[in-house]
Amino acid sequence: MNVAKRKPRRNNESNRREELLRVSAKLFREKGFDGTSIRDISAAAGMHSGSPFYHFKTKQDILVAVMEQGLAEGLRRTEEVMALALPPEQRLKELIRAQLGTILEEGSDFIPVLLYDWRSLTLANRRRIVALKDRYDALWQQVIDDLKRAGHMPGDAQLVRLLILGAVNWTGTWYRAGGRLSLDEVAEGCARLFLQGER
Amino acid sequence: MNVAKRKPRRNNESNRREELLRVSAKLFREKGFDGTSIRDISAAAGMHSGSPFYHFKTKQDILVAVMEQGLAEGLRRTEEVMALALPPEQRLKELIRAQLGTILEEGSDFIPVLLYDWRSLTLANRRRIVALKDRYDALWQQVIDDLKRAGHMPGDAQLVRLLILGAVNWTGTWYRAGGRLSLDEVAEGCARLFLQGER
DNA sequence: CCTACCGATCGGTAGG
DNA sequence: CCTACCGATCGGTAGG
Repeated sequence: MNVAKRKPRRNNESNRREELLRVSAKLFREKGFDGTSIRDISAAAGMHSGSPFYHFKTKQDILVAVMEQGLAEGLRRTEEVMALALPPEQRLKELIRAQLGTILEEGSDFIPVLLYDWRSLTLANRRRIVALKDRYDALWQQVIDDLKRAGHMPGDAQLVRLLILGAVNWTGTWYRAGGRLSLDEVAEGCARLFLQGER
Repeated sequence: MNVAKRKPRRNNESNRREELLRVSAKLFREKGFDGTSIRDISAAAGMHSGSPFYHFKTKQDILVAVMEQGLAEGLRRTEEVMALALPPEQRLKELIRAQLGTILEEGSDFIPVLLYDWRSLTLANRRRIVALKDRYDALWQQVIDDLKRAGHMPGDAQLVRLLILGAVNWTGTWYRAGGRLSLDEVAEGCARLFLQGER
């Protein structure tokens, strides 16, 4: 039957683990955690159906690992922007652009899984991941607080953060690559909308 | 065993159908379409496991019915706002308030299922529902176009609609009733953010 | 990692 | 709507 067409062997075990995470992130994003079976994942990674359990104890552990890797990568990109010496208006725009990339660029399926499949996490794992997510949110809050102090942002600063991040995170549901707008244009439009009359 | 505690019989068949939709919407919102079994739905409605299929041909049909009912109700509320004689800034705020209610009020699980479980729809059903959803979007676009014509809104009007609706629809992932902010306050904060300096 | 398998659960149905 | 059931699929495991 030749169920699994073997790809060229890699002798590095962690390569296979990474590959599993990559295909899992893609499948979870497309079909959801509950809509994706271990067999879907195995097949996409060129393995047999029991083999993912050599790398992960449970399917839920794969979900957690996907989300943690996404957060690590997203935090890295976000902190890069924070390290730049920029005026807060400019910094917000760059932050938005980085987040758009984390959600919409080719192969960026890890953070979308976090965003759109949160409810599939067990309560214990939610607590674990919230700790990382809080650091993420704190960086955004910092920029928005700066803008507010400078008089460039109206109303409750925490609400503003949730609304801006909401608008950005929601792009994953409608944006299509190769469409009318580039990511840079979306980021530009975002910044203009939220910083109206400031630039 | 007495599997299902019988509720008092209703002799109206459509009452049971409505009840099924109500509990399905709630369960789909909490656990997702794929995370909810027919047995979950049956139990919540006080039926035996095969009985939902007396009212709906497939589980997918329940999902479609939930989304269509949500859209019908949402369209009704939206059109009510459109019928009011209001300046466009005020109209946007009322539109936002109505949408927040449709997503966040007690028992408002139908539109959230549409928003957060879109990927569980078959392609054929997506086409069917997109037609309704387009009318919804068109009403929002109308208000935003008005604002743009009056010079109160910067940039690409379609992008602005997607961003504002995104911020509003995303509230379903973080807003908790009884928290720091009321729905009116969120609506107010939204309008202030998007219409900065206009009021 | 593969092989061979298990018990549980799934959506759905026939017949009343 | 309930009863009794079916075939398919699920996550996961033991043993190599």
